[in-house]
Amino acid sequence: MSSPRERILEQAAILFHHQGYNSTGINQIISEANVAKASFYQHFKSKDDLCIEFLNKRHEYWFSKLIEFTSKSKNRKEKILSAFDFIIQMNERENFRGCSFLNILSEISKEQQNILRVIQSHKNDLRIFFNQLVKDELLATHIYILFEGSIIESQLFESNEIVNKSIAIVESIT
Amino acid sequence: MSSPRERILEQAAILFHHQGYNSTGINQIISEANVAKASFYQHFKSKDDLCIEFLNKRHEYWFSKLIEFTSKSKNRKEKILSAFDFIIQMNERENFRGCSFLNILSEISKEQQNILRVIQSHKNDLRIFFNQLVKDELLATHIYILFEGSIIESQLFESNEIVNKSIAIVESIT
DNA sequence: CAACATACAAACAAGTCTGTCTGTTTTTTT
DNA sequence: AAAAAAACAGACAGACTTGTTTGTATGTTG
Repeated sequence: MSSPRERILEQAAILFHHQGYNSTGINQIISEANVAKASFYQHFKSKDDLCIEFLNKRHEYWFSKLIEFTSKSKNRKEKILSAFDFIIQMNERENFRGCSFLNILSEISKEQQNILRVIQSHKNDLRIFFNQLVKDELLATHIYILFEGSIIESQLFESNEIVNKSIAIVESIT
Repeated sequence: MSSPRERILEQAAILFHHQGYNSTGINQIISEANVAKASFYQHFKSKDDLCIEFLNKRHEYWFSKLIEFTSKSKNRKEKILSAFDFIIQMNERENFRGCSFLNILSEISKEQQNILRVIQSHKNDLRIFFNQLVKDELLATHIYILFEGSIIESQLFESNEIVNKSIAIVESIT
């Protein structure tokens, strides 16, 4: 069995995804992770601290999956298109829960600037990802906005319809 | 002074916007609206019920403002572009709090289907708005996705940069 | 003036929340 | 095997949550 710290992060990921950040309590996390409360506070100094650790892990996981998925493509255009296929795959795998980062963005207050910065940093890396694939800066931003819109809309309508439309659009503009 | 019901909805709008739905308690709403708790539950059967009433009011307010704002434009292209200007205006007026509907989308669970439906209905009306302005259905969807992406990204980066980029993009594709 | 509707205050129930603390047990290292 | 580190259970504080209830006061309408 894995370490308490890993079990906490594992369960937090599942519960934050399913119920949202504010609706998930420490007690539920430790109970489902089979960890004592004292142990929790030995590894994380607060719930917000856990949130940041979760987002960092999620960032690593999500990006490595994206790069793994898109690297199968031969040319740049296909790579961009496969990024949208990646959304579809993740939607189906994670039951249209949307983006962890954008979900938490909607839940935090102005006081939680440290969390906001992690979210901004994640999305910045995504913009860089598209900027490296597309030389034209405006076009790269264009694709980024379509990408973000696709994630949100598939969560909202619990469907890949908008993602598929985006694929058709990207096909025509690149 | 307005009626208790109106005062509740007024304060709920402010607080939901500032702190989010789950982080705002009934007690705070009634205290700042100067309404007794018994009176609250005479007008709303639950907090979720208040949420739906709030979203319905917000829908009316937001759409009427959008139509008022865009109706100043002469032709269709200008109307579409002014919709993006409307985002900028709202961002500045409401301090980059983003879309009430998308914010609440991230906070609700699978059990709150009645709230989800109100959110979907709002966004559906927005899609219809663009569909009426643009005959080409894929282009209308394209603009809708850019619009949604613009709202989210301005909230995330607390900036109108992406909205302005969207305006340049829409200029070139319509 | 009487009757009714509405709003009030404030206590209460039953549960949640984060975070702290004490003391015991298990595991690892020397 | 002894010492140190880590994890355990679980009580506790103190404040929060939604929703109910009781009884009182105010205001409007017949």
